[in-house]
Amino acid sequence: MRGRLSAAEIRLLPLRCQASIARSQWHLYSSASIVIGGSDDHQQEPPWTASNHLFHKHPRLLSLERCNSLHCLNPILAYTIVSGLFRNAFVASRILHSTITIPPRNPSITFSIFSQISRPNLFSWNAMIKALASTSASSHCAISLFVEMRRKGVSPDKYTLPFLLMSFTSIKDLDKGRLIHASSFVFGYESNLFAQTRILSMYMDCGDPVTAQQLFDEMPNRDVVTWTSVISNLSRQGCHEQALAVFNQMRVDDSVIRPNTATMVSAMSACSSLGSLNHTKNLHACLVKTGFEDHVFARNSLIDAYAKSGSIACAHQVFDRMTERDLQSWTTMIMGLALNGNGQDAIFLFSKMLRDGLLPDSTTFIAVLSACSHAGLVNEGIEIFESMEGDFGISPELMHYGCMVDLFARAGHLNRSYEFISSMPMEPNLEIWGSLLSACGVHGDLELGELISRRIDSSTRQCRGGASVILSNLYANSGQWQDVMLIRRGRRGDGGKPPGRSWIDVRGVVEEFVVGDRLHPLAKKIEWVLNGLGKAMEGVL
DNA sequence: ATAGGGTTAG
Repeated sequence: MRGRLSAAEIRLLPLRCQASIARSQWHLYSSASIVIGGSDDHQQEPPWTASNHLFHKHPRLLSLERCNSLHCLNPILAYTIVSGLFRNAFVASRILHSTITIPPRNPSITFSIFSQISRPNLFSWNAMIKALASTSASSHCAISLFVEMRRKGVSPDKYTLPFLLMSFTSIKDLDKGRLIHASSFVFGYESNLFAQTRILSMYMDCGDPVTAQQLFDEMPNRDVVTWTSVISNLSRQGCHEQALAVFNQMRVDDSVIRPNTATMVSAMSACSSLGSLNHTKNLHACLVKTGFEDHVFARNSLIDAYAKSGSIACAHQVFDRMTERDLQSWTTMIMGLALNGNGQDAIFLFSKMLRDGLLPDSTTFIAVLSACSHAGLVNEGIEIFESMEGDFGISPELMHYGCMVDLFARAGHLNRSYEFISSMPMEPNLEIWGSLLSACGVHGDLELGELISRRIDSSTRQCRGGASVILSNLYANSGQWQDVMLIRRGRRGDGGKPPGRSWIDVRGVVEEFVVGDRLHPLAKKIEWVLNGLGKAMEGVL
């Protein structure tokens, strides 16, 4: 071996090589000293020459969770494989667990370790089930693994069923969920708080809020996690107001249980979807009172909530006062500026972020590109899009291509946008076609609009949801009412697109409207004002 | 000895 490799170079080697190099260059891995001694001072002896008993005697020292990337984990992993230590169920289980907690969370890594353990213990099974369940692509495998575990005669403990239930966030199968709920009685974990909380979430994930509510009401004890998971679940189901109501109920009913950062983040997430400035301000006050004001996660949600409530100045203030910011803080702020139409500021912030030495990720680029598209900054957008792969090594995904299509289309370069779709390396989705289609409507290009709708028809058989609404509006604009009727009739029967909703926060009361709604007590007055506004706008144009 | 709930994505 010539010279010394850097840690980054070692990382690229196969695991087996990494281990042998790591033996001679162990000092490169600061995490190694965490593993054995918990101190950062350099030891005379490479840590792995310490005999196995260290792993057994001081299992807590295997605090792999303190590594923050696979880079730290890899040499340790490599060493345990080469030395055969991973065959020890305890060591392997710790490593299994760390592959779930350390990004990039990849269940196939977890599984390859799991399959090499000679006698998996309960911890190994649990860790494996959790890894499968929490990744949507593999969540259905979690149930098979559970069945396998039972066949091997291993009894589940109070963690197994809740882990298994985590898979229902994506599989959403109420019948199977009920079955597992029933088996919690068989195994005697039905009154375990953790199990109950997870069962509750399962019912919400599977679209049975009534049973979930019933379970919640009947629970003798609830802890912060129970409350938090109800709040976040409600918000995920789109019931943001209800989520905030539960948050307030928690503060009244269970004043012993104080919200923590996770609770605050969930509540603020609900708040940002609601876009209510009043609620955001209340939560901000609450954040100050509870002393979580400096928490990065919480601040990021607060920035988002202010931005989505239209108060970009407050969002910026929260951002500016942060002493420590992570990538999400920048991304959220850029996104907020983009949403509020400050494209120029968003790009400026992006370049500031780069100057600060932060590396953008794929989501950051979605934020920046959508800023360009909303502000009509075509050239900047192209430049940034090209820099993704060239300067940052991030290959654009469907969403990024979608931003570019939108960028061209909004700016009126309809043909260029169409050509861009044709040159994409992947199949466009309905949303992408939809953004071009609606631009055709805005710029009055009926010909291209029909061409696109034919392509949508051929790929999805029938025009569904939002796309058909856009197309029918396009026909309506050019006075082709027969075509409008044709599309509307086609939409009947299959349920079509759920009706559009909008809401507004007036002095703390959220007023909600559905398309064509005449039920609001002030409907007449609202319509009168609306007509007046329409006339005023016509005058301006 | 040990595992739950949380942010950004037109």
